[in-house]
Amino acid sequence: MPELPDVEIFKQYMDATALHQKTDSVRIRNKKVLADVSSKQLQMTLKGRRFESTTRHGKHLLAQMDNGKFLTIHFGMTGFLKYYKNTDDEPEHSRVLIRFTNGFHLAYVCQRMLGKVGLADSVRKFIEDRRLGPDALNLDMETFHRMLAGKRGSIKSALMNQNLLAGMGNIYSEEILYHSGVRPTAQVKSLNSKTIKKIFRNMKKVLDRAIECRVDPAKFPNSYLLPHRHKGEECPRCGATLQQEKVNQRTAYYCPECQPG
DNA sequence: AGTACCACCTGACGGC
DNA sequence: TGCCGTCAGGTGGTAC
Repeated sequence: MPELPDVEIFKQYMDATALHQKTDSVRIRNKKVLADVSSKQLQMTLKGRRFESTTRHGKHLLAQMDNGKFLTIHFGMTGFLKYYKNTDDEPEHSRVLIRFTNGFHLAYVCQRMLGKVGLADSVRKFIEDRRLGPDALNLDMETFHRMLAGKRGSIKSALMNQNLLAGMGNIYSEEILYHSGVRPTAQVKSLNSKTIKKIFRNMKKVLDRAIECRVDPAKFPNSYLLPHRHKGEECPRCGATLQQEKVNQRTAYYCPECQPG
């Protein structure tokens, strides 16, 4: 699930709950989710600290502690955070549990364990190490235009390429192309300047709207593709049957009428 | 540089 | 009911 808007909501959730609480102990339920850090190392680094602020870059959440270090969280396809008090309320598939001195817990939940929890010294270094592009909500049109210049391959692959720009996955790249009237398979080099600008504007619009809706599917406008992306469903705009196609091994839905090329 | 394929994981769903 | 293949919104490695 988690793409940029989802992670932004997790950030807001963490800001509203675990921030400024003193940590008591850390329990690792499954160390497969640890990224280049041992259980002991993570426990030692977190113990007795407070999270002071959070930063999101693309699909990554980084929480800075009062020792300057960052806890880094990636959510894979099934990850989320849960703040709760009673031990009985520990969610299923909890992988890392942080207990605070106020008796509350913050659980990193990740059913499929495709996400990662780790440590970083700085946001800049974390981004560099992972070769992440600029955050999709934090770049201007010129940069966007420049980064696509000379790119081969489909526009959907480009939008989903975290090294190019960070934050978009299958769902939102698809949604943005739907609003822009561009087929997911369209080659980047076939798009004119006007279309690129349109895609850029829609990227901002769609991501902002998703955050505004708190990524609750029920709150999305009916004119969005997201609530309709099921086999055989109709385009909310023109009524044509939505098509699906594999683009880079991922299912891409589109409207054959509204997205001609 | 881009893409195909596989791997990492778990669970839901549909067909038989 | 059970077994099996397929699929799921992510990422990384390898081979072409």
